[in-house]
Amino acid sequence: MVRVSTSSRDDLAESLRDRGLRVTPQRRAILAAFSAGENGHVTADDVFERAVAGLPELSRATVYNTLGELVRVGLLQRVDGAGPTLYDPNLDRTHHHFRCLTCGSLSDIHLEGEEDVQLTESGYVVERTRVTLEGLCPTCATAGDGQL
Amino acid sequence: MVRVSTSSRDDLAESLRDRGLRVTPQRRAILAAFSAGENGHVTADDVFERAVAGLPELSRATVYNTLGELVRVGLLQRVDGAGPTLYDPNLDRTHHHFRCLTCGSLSDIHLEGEEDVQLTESGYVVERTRVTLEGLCPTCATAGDGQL
DNA sequence: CTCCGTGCAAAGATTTTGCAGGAAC
DNA sequence: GTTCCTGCAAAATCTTTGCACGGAG
Repeated sequence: MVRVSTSSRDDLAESLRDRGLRVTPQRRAILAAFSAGENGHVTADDVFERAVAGLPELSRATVYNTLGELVRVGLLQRVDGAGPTLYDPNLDRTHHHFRCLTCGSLSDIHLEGEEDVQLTESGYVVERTRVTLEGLCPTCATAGDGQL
Repeated sequence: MVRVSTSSRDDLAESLRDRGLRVTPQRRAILAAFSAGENGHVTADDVFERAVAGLPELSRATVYNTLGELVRVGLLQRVDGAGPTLYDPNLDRTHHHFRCLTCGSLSDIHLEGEEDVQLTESGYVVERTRVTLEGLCPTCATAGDGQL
């Protein structure tokens, strides 16, 4: 007898408990909202909308509080740009982003060969290297004929 | 006879006119605000404060409008992160950023050997590569003993 | 002379905070 | 039983917008 969904649910709970966070229905719903989406780039409001569907009493403040905690403990990544902050659960170190300068859309890219940059200089401790490419996404490149 | 300040002022005007923007006292003051600062990372409010000192009738809306235009024509770069947007006049392609995860400060770094990443895949047009390192700045690394 | 740029004021969007009750451990 | 988490509501912050006037080209 296999209970895939149970074990996956427990994984979420474990992730939280391992980091000293309590497990609540709200937090389960918020984490589940990331699995619901196609790509991982969601706004706080997206998360709220998805999570509140199964938990009507959920408040936005809790979503913001929780997203902040999840970023703090390293379960999510903030991605800032024009407009609302995006949250991204993909923490693979070869996972980077492409931002379209025309439509603002964010796509995932993989840079396999890349390694974290190390600063030989003075006292900086590098935890993570983020690479963001900017330019035109295929849709905008075609539509606008390459003009910015 | 050398007139450094005059020629530098005309450079500003030229930069604007070259890109189809009108030259106004407000825009001069806003551009001048970037020279006034030590490093180039300033918020819209910093720009407003500096510029309004010499131009009391300046409004914030104009600052926001102008910064948006300057980014659009490529004279400035937006740098988003937690908190207010920063604007950076340094457009050198080897100029990148370090963000401290503790205090949020932004520092400039140079990555001489780096080249723009090219996407072999489908239809993306890469205009610029941005590298942002995250970790601890020297001050926070010392104060916090390397703990995040 | 024509438009673009500006100031003002107001609205908009996003995110944070204070506090009291309730749930997790 | 403690402490952390939540909901509510309000506020704070940052940014954009509509409109009429004035200056740049």
